Amino acid sequence: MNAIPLDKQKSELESSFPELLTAKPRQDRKGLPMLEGAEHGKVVTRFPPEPNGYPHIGHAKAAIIDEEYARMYGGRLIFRFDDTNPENERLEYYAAIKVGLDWLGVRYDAVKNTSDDMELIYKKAEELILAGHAYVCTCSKESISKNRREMIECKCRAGDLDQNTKRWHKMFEKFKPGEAIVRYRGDMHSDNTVMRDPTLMRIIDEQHPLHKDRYRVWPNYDFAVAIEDSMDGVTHAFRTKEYELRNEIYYEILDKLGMRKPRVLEFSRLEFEGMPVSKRVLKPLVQEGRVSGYDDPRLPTLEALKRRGIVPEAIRKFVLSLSFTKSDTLAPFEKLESFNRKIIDSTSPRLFISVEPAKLIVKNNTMKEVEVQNHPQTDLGSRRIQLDGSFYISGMDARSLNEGDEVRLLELYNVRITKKGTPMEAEITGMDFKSEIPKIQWVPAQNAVKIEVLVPKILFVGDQFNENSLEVQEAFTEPHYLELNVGTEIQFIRYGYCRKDSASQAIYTHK
RNA sequence: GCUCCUGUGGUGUAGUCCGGCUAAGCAUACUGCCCUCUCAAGGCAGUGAUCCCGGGUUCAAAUCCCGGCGGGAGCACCA
Repeated sequence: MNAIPLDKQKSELESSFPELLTAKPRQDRKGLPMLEGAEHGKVVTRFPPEPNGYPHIGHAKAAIIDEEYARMYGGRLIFRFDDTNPENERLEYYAAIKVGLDWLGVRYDAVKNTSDDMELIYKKAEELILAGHAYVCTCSKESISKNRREMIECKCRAGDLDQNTKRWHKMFEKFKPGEAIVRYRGDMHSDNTVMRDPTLMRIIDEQHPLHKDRYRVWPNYDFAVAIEDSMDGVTHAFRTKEYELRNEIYYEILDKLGMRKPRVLEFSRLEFEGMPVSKRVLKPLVQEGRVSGYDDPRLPTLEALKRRGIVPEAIRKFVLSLSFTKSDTLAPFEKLESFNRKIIDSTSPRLFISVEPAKLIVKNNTMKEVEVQNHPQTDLGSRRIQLDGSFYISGMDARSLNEGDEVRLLELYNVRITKKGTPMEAEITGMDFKSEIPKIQWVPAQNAVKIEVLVPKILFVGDQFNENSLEVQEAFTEPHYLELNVGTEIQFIRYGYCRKDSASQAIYTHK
């Protein structure tokens, strides 16, 4: 063990080897970790979604990281639709993803579609075939899959150049979908199963949303991404961890083609607990009507988050707080809420609400009107509330009050409960603010506005759909609610933040 | 099964490459106090991690080495 005390070591070092004591430049970093091989002004990143669904929190993470790095190094961000499978892609998804990005405030320097580069991709495929790095395989899907598992090379692999070129041309005309694919000549004995002669091109006859039936031979992901990234000048390509095994094929394709190689880096996937992101799970939910649509506030889609009252700045801060790691994360939704709350607090007008309304009659009320500030700190104006002595208070408060209790109706006066029951009765005991008695919010009964508050809960418990994932609370609020625009974030005092969804409906954002 | 990735408080992370400055920083959550005509926001304080486990190297290890164990992903003519 260390027998000599530290300070003694230090003083001895100082006299003998002063140079050892100068601390290494280990500084704390702020924001995302530095990028290797990043030169200021020369970094190019890309956000390459497939337009096959609505954008969600996972897209947000990717796009924000892509953009942050581009900005950090004074570089460029390319927004590219990886639309190489007409079976999945639809025009509305292109639009939805773009709308989502814009809402997030992600600014890109260029937009493009992989499908616009088909001629180039064909050229590259042909180049690989001609050089013997790829071949056309006409085996059945089943036998290909079996051979890959068992590391068996099929007879197509042995075909000569003449056969491959002929078959390649036939793919554009005669072959039917499934009858022939272009395969990369990898290594059927590789430990990395991805390298066992992966597919490069295949035939799909579905109409492409942009190009209709102009093409029917389409590249698959590994091939298209490598070519596109390289051609687009991407220097740093980020993707989620599940693609990690595909790095080998990515680099090898570019190597064989003599093309420039971007750096590929992986980060962990972002998903909230009980809020699945996959189309496989979401689609049936929407179709079966278990959620109202892709903007159902229980969903992790961008539209849903927006409708729920989460603001883009909060999402960005949240994503950045997760940093850039490969470790599996169970994302803390409450942290997103915390960022959100801090951002919206100063701009959210305060309003009174009565959930599970309970009537309260103040017998000796003589006040006709009261003026209340819309926010305790920031100047959001004020509102006038008409009074006639009858109120709704929240059921929870009503239950906890007993005869003889004194309580302050916020911004109004103090009352003593004279009768518990329905309605509850009370009488004014004074106007002066007393800090020691409980303070409760109220809604004037005479022109109370009836609303429903949708409270989103966790959607899945384990892999089980939560039948009680959406609670609907009946409530009354002040008439001023009607004057606010749809989309306004409100803080209902002593209840929580909600976003106005319509004249009769609000969505609970968070506490 | 094979291959790859990953493992720091309840949660998310910083620090790990280049061992000492930190027996571990920040955020979130929770608790208390202050402020406040809200159970919000703001201010302050506190609880909470021997850095998955076991060896080893070293004067010194979360950080290096070896061996375990846990978690995740991939093994498609989807991306």
